[in-house]
Order: sequence, then structure tokens, then C-alpha cells
Amino acid sequence: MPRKRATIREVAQATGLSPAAVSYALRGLQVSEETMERVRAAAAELGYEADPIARALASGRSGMIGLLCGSLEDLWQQSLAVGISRGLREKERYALILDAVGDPARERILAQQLRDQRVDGLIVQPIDPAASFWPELCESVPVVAIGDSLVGTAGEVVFDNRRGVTLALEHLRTLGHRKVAILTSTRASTPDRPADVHVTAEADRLGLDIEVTTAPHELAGATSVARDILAAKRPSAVFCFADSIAYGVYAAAKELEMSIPRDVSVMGYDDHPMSGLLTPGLTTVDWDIDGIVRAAVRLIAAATDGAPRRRRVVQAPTLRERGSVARLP
Amino acid sequence: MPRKRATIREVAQATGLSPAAVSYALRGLQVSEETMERVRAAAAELGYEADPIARALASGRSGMIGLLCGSLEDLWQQSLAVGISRGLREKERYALILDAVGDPARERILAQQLRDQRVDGLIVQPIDPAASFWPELCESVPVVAIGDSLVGTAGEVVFDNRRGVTLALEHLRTLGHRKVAILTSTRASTPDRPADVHVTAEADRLGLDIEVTTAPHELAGATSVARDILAAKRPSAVFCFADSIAYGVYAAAKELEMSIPRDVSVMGYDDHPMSGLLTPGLTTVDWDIDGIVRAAVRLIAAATDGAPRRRRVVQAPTLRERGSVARLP
DNA sequence: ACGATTCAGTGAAACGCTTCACTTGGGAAC
DNA sequence: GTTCCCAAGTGAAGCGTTTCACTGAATCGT
Repeated sequence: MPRKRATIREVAQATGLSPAAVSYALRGLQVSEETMERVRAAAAELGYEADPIARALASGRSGMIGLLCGSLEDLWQQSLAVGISRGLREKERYALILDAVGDPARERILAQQLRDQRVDGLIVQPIDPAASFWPELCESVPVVAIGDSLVGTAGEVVFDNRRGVTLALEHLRTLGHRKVAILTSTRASTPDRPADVHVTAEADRLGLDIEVTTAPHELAGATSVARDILAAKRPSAVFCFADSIAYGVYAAAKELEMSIPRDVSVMGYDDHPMSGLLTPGLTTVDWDIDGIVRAAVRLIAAATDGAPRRRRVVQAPTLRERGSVARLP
Repeated sequence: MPRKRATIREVAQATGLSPAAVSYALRGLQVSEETMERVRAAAAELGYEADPIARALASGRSGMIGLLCGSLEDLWQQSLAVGISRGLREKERYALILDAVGDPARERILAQQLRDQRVDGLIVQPIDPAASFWPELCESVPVVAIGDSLVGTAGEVVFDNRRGVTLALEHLRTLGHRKVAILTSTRASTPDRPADVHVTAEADRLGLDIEVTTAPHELAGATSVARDILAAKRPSAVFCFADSIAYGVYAAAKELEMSIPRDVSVMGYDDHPMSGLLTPGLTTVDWDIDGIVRAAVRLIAAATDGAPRRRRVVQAPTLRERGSVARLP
């Protein structure tokens, strides 16, 4: 880290070339092998490194991939973010991670912000896939959407949430549960998310008596919501739309001295690494996070490296039984 | 999100002013109330929003705060990052989060990258606080360091790791443990981190028979290291230098059908929210993450808002007993 | 009534790079 | 020996802001 950055002009002077030539040379364009070598040497000598801001302004590209998360309080999304970040790094690309903290309005602002940063591509896990700004955004930058109902221009990684919900609720039904509390994630608005719609539809079909409540992902908040539900409603099972929320149920059960699954059964959704560590292990719906990460990275890389075939990767869920759901008599 | 961004020039034309005047007006500088109002109206009308990249290039500032994490695989650091991100948002500032994945070389590159992004300030949790580039970096941007031995120019949030280690090891010693396996986090180099040094010093003082091994934060990796340790060395206790790593010990114990704390005692370090949920709860050293977040945010905000008093906030650890450490006969 | 001081606003030069439209010199083609 | 072309390199105009040094007019104290 030299005391003062070298500019491209200085490299040009050092080599006796024009700044333009240096610019081309450093990117391996339009110049002879020989000058390229000469320029590289001079650049190394001077400790020159291109200024990303100036570059972005001039070229309209930043070399970064934006990652817009619905809510990083969800531990699973944290894992996803970390995974994607790592995956991109392996492809020599950098991720710019922003967190909408569950707020659709914030989602709009941050999406705009990322575009303003000239990201080459955008991976989003939309809170509100129906929001009106997505189409416009998709026009100005390749988008890979991760989720359920979609917006991607560069591809999509689709969770079959309908199937996931079916898997979960059928499991509960088969084991004899009828009165099921549903805990879904809090959000500032967007009431009719497709995932939620699936839940009520499936519950109807299976003849389950459900009550849907929203809960935050963050442990303390989830615990407090779960405490109320467990104490007041006495459901035989709780289905949480994220493992993070299920952790809150575990905590609440502990506080209330209820035993899982004897006093109440719990199901999660996502399969976060910690879920297998709890006692009892959390029965959940597993989404193959590695597969999702790989798919998302591959799609965005393809889109930005100019292989523009838009693809749709569908993730199938798996039921992962671990012991947090009891069979009712 | 208008189809095409309005530029400052267009706003200038619309109001009949010079671009300079508009620039000043939008920032509430140097112009009369009346024109300010006129400019604001026109800007709103045209949907103008300043381009952050151009702004950063011209002014050398971006309005963002960089957050450089040692390793986001550490769940505790994830929590820290999320907390800081949220804390900054409340102060109307944005965080740019980068992850060095435990690699000191990467840490240097990313630090440089953040400076190149013209961040107004930098919060770092250094992997290698002794690395030579910190002083130079500190000259070009206010730095708040979080950790043990420090580099901050804008302030520091210090963990008293010596005390934390003492707390943990004394606890083990008091309960009769002598043969203790230490699991510390993997890193690409930097062998002599102060925290590690404290461990061996303290162990000596207390007459503990320790063996130090490095383990990754990520669950599968930690589990596999822990499995080897538990099977081969048969320590009476394992002290993990991060709760994430302790989770690996729980997983390994489960696989080996060892019971915690009957067959082996486990201590963590950090107090991650999940630690209280495990069975048995993980006994750990608690660092008051909220306090750290608040301190870091306050320090960096003070430094960038021009109140340049450099402060040092020391965090004291607390022992949090939960049941994963048994008293030996 | 006069220079001195403020106030509101202007013009143009940065910021550091990319890129477009052009020169060149020199070889191949005819 | 022209003509044509191509690879290698140049100049200058951006990209959208900020900021510095200034101007003209209005205000002020005396």
C-alpha cells in the first residue's frame, strides 16, 4: 500500500505511452505482447492499481455482484449469503451484500443503491417479488432471483415452496396433528406472499386447524412470540417457516418447561446447520443450500460473462426427520 | 426508479441555475432558502438522485462505513456484522461488509479495496493486528478496531481476552480439569495471535496440561477436528475459542455417543445466541455483543462526524455457566 | 457616499479512468 | 509500385459530481 496511489497517467509517463494504451494494456486489449509486458512491469514497479471508483464511473461497470437479502436475521439467509460470497470469490468476483431487514420499502431503496453502484449483476431473495420496480431493475442489470415467485432476467433459483409446505404439513397430519400453529416471518407489509398462500391452501386441503402468526427471525423476538402461542393456544404442533423461528420455539418451550416433542411438536423449514445439534434434533424441510449457492453463482457468472442463456433451476425440498415431531395417539 | 437517471445538469437547466448551484443547494450549502426550495422541487420532479459513484470520485467520500470481518464463518462475527450493520443504519449510514475468511493476505487486499471505495470510516476485526499495512491504512481513513491488540485511529473496542481466557481456564481448573484440549480458529498464518499467547501462559500458570489444535468455524469442519481430538486424546475438557467451534464438539460428541458433560466437558467463548439452546447449555465467556456493537457504531460515527476524540472502550467478559462443564471427582 | 464585507451564484478544472474515432507504419496482395 | 488493410497506438471527449477561485450586487459601518 504505497503512500500515494499511482495514477494511470504516471504509468503512461513511465512507459512513454499514452494513458489510453496503458488502460488497454492492463486489460490485455489491443496492444502488442511486448508493450503489455512493459506496461505490466511499470505498473508493478509503481504499485499501480486501477481505481475502482473511477473505473466504475467511466465504464459503467464495477466488477461486483450485488446480493440483496430479504433479512439477514434469518440464520439461513446468513448462511446463504456467506456461501454465495465465497462462491463468487472463487470465480474472482466480489459480492456486495445488503440487507433489507424484512422491509419491502427498504428493498426498493437498496436495489436502487446497488444499481447505482454499477454492479454487474444482482442476486436477490425478494421479500416482495410482485413489487413494481423489479421489471425496470431487470432491464438495467442481470438479475438472478432466489425464491418462489420470480423476477430474474438472468436466471432463477426456484424453491418449490408449495411442495415444501406440503411435505411439512402432510408429515404433521400423518402423525396425527390437527391443531397446528404456524409461525411465519414478520415483514413490514406484503401480506400475500405466495409461500403464505400455500400454507393456508394446504392446511385447508388436509383439514388442519391452523392459526398463522408472524414472528421475527431474531431469537429473543421469536421466543417471545412463541411463548405466547404455546401458553395461550396449546397447539399440538408448531410449524415455523424458518429454522431460526423454530429456535425461538425451543427457547420458549424450555422457559415454559414444556418438552419437545412430548408436550408440543415443532417443525422447521430450511435446515440450518444448527438444527441437527438441538435436542431433540429439529425436524425440518431441507433445501440443499449448497445446491442453491452453486446454482446462483453459476447463473450470475454466466450472465455477466456473456453467456446469456437464462435458466431456471428448481430446488426440490426433502423432509429431514430428526425427532421434534411426535406421533399423537 | 425512472427509466433514465436525471443528471445534475438537467436539474440545473430545469431551474435555470448552474450545476454548481444545484450541487450546493441539494446539500443545503451556500444558497438562499428560496432557491434551495426551487431546486429541491425540480429534483423531486425529475426524480433526480445523486450518483454515488460520481460523487465518490469527485469528493473522495462515499458516505459508507466499511466493515472488515476476520471470518464470517464464525457465527458470532456474523451476529456482530448484522448488529453493526443495523446500528449504522439507524444513524443513516451504510455498511459495506467484507469477509477475509480467516486469511491475513486477503485481509490486506480487502482493506485496500475498502479504502478504494472511499469509505468514510472502517471498522475492523483484525486477523493480524500486527500486519504492517494497518498504520498506513489508518492514515488514510479513520479506523475503529475491535479486538485484542489494536490498531484503531478513531477508537478501539477492546476485549480483555487475557481476562476472558483466565475466566475460562480457571473455571475448568476449579472444577478439577487438568487435561484440556484447546480448539482455536484456523487461519492461513499469523501464528502468534495475542489471544493464543494468553492461553498458553494461563495454562502454564494454572498447571493445565493443554494441547492446542486449530479448527474451522464452519460446523462440518469443526466437527471433524473435534471428532479426532475426542477420540484420540480423551481430554476431560475442551475449551473452544469460539462458540461456533464448540458446536462442532457437540456434534462430534453426538456422533461418538459421548455425553456432555459426563464424558467430556465443553467450554465456549463468545456467547452466541444459540448456545443457550443446546442441551446441555454451553458454558461460555460472554462478551456483551450489544455493548460492542453500540461502542463500535458510536466511535465510528463520532470519528466521521468530526468529533475526533479517539476513545478506547474496554469490554469485560463474564462467565456464563450453563451446564456443559462437569465437576471432576 | 465610499470602500469593505458579506451573500448568492457562476465557470471551469478537477477526480482517474474508459472508449470512440482517428492516425500511423509496414506488410501482404495484386 | 500502388492500393488496401490491419495491428498498434494516440487524442480528446466523456462519465456525473464536487470544489476552488471568482464576480456582481446588495448591505454595512462610518
